[in-house]
Amino acid sequence: MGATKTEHFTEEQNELAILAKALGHPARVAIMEYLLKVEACICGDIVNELPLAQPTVSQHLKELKNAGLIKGNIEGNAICYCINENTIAKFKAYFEAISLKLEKKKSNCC
Amino acid sequence: MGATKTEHFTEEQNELAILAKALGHPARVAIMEYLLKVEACICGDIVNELPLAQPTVSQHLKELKNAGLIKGNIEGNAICYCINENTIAKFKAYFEAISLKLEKKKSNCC
DNA sequence: AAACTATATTGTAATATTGCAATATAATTA
DNA sequence: TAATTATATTGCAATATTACAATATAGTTT
Repeated sequence: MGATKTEHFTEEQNELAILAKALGHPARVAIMEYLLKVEACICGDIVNELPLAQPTVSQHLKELKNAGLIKGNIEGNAICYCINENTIAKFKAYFEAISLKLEKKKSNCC
Repeated sequence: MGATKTEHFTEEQNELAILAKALGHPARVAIMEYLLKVEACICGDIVNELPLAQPTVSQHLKELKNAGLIKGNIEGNAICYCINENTIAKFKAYFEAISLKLEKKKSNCC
């Protein structure tokens, strides 16, 4: 044991968990915020921005990309990463839906 | 090496990462959705709902609680868990802010 | 109080993540 | 084409997470 029992949960639950997990590291939050801040979708200076070595950043970028939080475009020598708006929209919709349900409920006892 | 370099990131980045990480497991997503679905904030039948053993569920509940996603109230013999609306609101606000910034930007190249 | 019920904690094995040095790959420039 | 630049991959050590059996804790009922 030790591996997540993915097969016991719904596809939606696994999908959201994958997204959330990808955001579940401060370096990856920092990457997202940097991509958001920077004007054009600039590429490799993410490495300079972060307090981590290049291979580590590369790995974090890969995880964000695998989860669908960012997209990457090869641009000559460099690679241009930027935020995947669709995924942000998904996240946003999810929490808005929860908020709405919570408001309707109002039976919170804790 | 192997431990997250928390001290190199901002408090906000770490905070969001902790929240996201807590949601980054399908069992914990399932728990949140169950707490949302159920009428009163019912307690220990979470264990019956999930395909995991009681200690495992207890551990997941603890993580959700530590992150601030749920609250727990002792109620005689049982414990009553329910969703922490404040944290959901935080999440929601975060993604709404990102969405807004993305819309203003519209310079996505990927 | 003894038995029961509900939940938490401990200990431990299996697996996953984090971080980086070293190295590989691939486009670019000299 | 050799050197340079930008990024990815590999390999590995340190650490964290996941899952659960066994056990502990604490309230409840008999």
